[in-house]
Amino acid sequence: MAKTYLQELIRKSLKVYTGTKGLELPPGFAYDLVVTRDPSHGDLAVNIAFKMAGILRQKPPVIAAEFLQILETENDRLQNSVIERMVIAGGAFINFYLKKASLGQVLEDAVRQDRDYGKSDFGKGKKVLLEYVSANPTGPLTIAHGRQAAVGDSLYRILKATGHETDSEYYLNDGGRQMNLLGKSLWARYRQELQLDAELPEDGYQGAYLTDLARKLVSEKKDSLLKQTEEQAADFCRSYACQEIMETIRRDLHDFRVEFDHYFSEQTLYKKNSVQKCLEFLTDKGHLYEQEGALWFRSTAFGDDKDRVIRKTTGEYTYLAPDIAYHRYKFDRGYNKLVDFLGPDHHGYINRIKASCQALGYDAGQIEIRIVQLSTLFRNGQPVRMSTRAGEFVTLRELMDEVGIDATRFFFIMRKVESHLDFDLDLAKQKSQENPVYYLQYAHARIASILRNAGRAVETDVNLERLCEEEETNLIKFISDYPKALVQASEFLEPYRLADYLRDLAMCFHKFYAAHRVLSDDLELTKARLLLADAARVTLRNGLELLGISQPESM
RNA sequence: GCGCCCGUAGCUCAGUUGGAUAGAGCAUUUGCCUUCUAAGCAAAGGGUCACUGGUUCGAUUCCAGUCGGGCGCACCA
Repeated sequence: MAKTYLQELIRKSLKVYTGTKGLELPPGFAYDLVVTRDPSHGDLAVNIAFKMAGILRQKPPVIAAEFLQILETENDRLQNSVIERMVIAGGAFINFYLKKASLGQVLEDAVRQDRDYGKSDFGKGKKVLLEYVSANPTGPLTIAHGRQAAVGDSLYRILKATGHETDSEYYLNDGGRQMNLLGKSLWARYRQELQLDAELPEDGYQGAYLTDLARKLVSEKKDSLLKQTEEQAADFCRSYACQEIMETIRRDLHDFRVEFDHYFSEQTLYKKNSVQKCLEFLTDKGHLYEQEGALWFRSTAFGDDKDRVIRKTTGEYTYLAPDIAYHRYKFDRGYNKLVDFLGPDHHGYINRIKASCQALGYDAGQIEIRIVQLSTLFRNGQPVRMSTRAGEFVTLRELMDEVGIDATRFFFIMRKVESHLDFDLDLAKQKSQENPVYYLQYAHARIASILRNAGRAVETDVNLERLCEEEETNLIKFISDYPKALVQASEFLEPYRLADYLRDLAMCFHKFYAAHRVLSDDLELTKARLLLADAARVTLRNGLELLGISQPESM
């Protein structure tokens, strides 16, 4: 690869340069070698002269000129066949113009590696547990969960592609008061269904899905539940509702192309006595104390605003207790990095969780908590009002049905998770130029069409020097930048970076397509362009796959 | 009051973690289908990067402060 050669060349030249200057570079010294976007800046550029200016106390252009000389000498010594020329521009950037053949080498790599193109061992040795959605099974998934599902699942795929050992997990919060309330709500709906007088508990779940569930329950059990005590019946309703709703959730996720490696039930923690053991561990370490009849966690020792109650005076645990035990259990299973996606209502929770992980003896950097902001649906330019409490909300299922899976996933992914998302239903539904997801898929379909029309297989042994048009060079550069884009999405845990990259890649292809024909009478050129088109197809397909978006052969 | 996020084109947002002339999409205006998919391409207009200082070869990016917006601050889950 051309970039590898350049890295080596610069490294060697730097050694020579510092040697002649008698200069010791500081340990953190770094410079950037980047693929340029502007063709007038060459193919690659390095800012090393700027970076050394402060250390050498010399003007950047002076350093650049001196360094360029050494580069030239070293380049000759290495008998390079990669670099066409090197020039200083923009003050003290050193721009590299590559020979067409070496620039295009990446096309052959991409097509040969096919589904493996872009993969890396960036995350080697990291064992990551990714937790997302984790919705309480008290109702169908909403669009808020949908965004987490889309982002989490894409990140899961990206982490794997970049060499992380990754598992995904759904935390089933089935132990608490909300579940009891759900059981009582269903119990009430059940009796109502039997024409009995019953009222929903205060703050009970009002959604229509519970009425449907009650109807199903009646058809299965008739009026047999009435023979049980109030408590038994509500208890049965609780587990029945939980099971049924989880079934719906799994189906929704599956249809949304989201599969979890594990569903982890909170109740497991109690069965294994994990909460108790965890509290004992923390007590031994001196992180807990009793005050006014409650048990407190000294989270302020790890930067939290105030200490947190972990067991109430009533003897009940707060939500924090099982959660700490859960995170401990995650680490116990051998993961050295935990990533949690949480809803915005858990904002104040981050410090507590981080503090507790530190108290357990882990590094704060081993846990990443990302808040996934809410989305607002817009219809006809107006926000769609929603209220979970009143049972008025748009479910993920409804959204999928209305706008389709591809567009839904893309819209959820295309923004940073921490920024509020405006989801324009009308735009997402339009099968037109305004819809960004079609822009990507259309590029893929166009290439597929060309390959069908070519009447010949793509060959990797072609004359790459024929690819010298500006649109061609640009496309090649973008294709070669794909592995880097993946690593960045992975490193920052932000799938939107991949979505942005793919949009740019598609743009490069569309521009190339509009300017030049792939198939022509010139056989040599046709072969070269077929390879280019196929490499673009491979890259687009691999990227879309990681976003969980389909890659149509025709549209 | 404290903490977190945000402030970039009329609107929605990028800006490669300090680099070259700040970019896309939508919207507006105008061109391009007898040739591989026009769900596409080309061109035009549109900016005090909220404001003020600081750090340096260089700041939309980092730091401090000010203004403005969103969210979170329970012995709730």
